[in-house]
Amino acid sequence: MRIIKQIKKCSLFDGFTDAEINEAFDYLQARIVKYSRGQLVAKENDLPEEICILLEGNLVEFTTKNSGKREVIRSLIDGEYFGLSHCYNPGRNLGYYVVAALDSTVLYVAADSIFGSDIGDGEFKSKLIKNLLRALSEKIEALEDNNDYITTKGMRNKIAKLIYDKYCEQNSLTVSLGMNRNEMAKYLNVSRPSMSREMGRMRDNDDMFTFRKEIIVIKDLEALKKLAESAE
Amino acid sequence: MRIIKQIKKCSLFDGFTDAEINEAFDYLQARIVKYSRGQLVAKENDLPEEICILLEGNLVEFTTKNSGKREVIRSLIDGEYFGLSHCYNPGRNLGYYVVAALDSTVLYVAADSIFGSDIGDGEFKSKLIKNLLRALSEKIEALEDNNDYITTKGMRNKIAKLIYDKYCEQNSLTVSLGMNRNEMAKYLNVSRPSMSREMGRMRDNDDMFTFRKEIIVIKDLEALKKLAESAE
DNA sequence: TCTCATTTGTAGCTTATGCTACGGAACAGT
DNA sequence: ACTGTTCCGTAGCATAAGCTACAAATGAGA
Repeated sequence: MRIIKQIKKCSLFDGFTDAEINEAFDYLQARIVKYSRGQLVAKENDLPEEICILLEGNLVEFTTKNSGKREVIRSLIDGEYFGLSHCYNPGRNLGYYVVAALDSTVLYVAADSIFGSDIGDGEFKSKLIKNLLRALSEKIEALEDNNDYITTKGMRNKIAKLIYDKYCEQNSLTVSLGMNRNEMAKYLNVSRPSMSREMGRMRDNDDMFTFRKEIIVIKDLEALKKLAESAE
Repeated sequence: MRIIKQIKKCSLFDGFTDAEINEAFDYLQARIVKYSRGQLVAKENDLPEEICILLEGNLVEFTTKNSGKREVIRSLIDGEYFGLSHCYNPGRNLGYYVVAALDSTVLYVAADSIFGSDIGDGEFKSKLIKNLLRALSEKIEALEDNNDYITTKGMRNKIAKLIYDKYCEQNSLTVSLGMNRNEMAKYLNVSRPSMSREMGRMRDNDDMFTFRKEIIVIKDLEALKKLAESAE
């Protein structure tokens, strides 16, 4: 069955067998909804009670600034989801809009369904709970990581920390940032031109690295390390 | 029993009856540890597998900057805990130190114990899971809220947003910030003197509010609202 | 290969904000 | 009441970084 393959892309079902997904499907009051391109999937003031998992297509989360223009928060690909933390935090509204950027298929799972006593005690239940707890914990980690960058003082420190952290992740002096300059500037909460200016200085004046697009070649790891650590 | 009263202070046990706490105690492989003042409770590189709940005393979380000096992250009071999100995110180390600032009593709960099939199916189990999911979700909300302030551009916008949000929470033109200037400056990620300077301007030049210590009396709500909204 | 759109780098000006240092106020403990 | 400590406001200076506008480079599609 095609659906099962798609569901398996979602990290919330990590470790599930096909049989378990089938079993879970009913217990979780799962339902599948199709949206066509441009259609609104969720809005700012919704109080989600279901986790919304994208099976196929593309969803985009955005807010509308009070000037009226849209600010994209995130673009979801297959297997990604939204609303998880809102489901388990009653009364908190979503805070952003979601629209289908392409024709999309979505799986809704009732958040509370895992608490029912009627849910049986299949192995899948504890697997799912473990996955939910892990998913939320990873989100916390991501937010705390981002906070580290944002609160770091000084353009140079931010840049050095980002590159050094990527180096540690990727274990190579040639690192890929995994984002373009705009995304990077937003992630570090600085302006793009200022960031470019400083990256140029670090390259030309201080010979710390060279770069081309998203690829950085580190030339003075120690300098980066020192800057990165002095930051925290 | 004294312990039960203390355990009930912890939000992870919200909704538990005394009987359920007793029942849970064994299943959760709970253990109680006493620390004396100054003693190390956990360190940076620990990989927590137990949630550490403070029953009595005072714990302090801090990091040591590479200059060597300590930066306090948080001070825990009775019923608060640490390590939750680390337990459910295998491989992520704690990232900070914890010491007992006073003689303290601590409750450790094995994070994985809720998954055992031997845990029975007392009502307490789903209550606990619900509480865990809610706790993590609230942490996410708090981090996202803080991110909003930090990424907001402009001192004036930050201050206005903070005061306006407090007004919305407290529904009164006389609001309490709930933190002192240092804490506020750190929360907004600005320097305290610069913040004080701007608060003075908003008071003297623009008559938006008056203040004394943590108490703000709003005089021009509309102006604050406008600034707060233009921020996002 | 030409065109168009997107991404990236550069330049120059402006200013908001960081920083250090100091003085006064508030408060607690003896 | 005296002292020490913490908290808060003020002042002045230095500068890092924002912003706008433009140019160069890249890449995609026809």
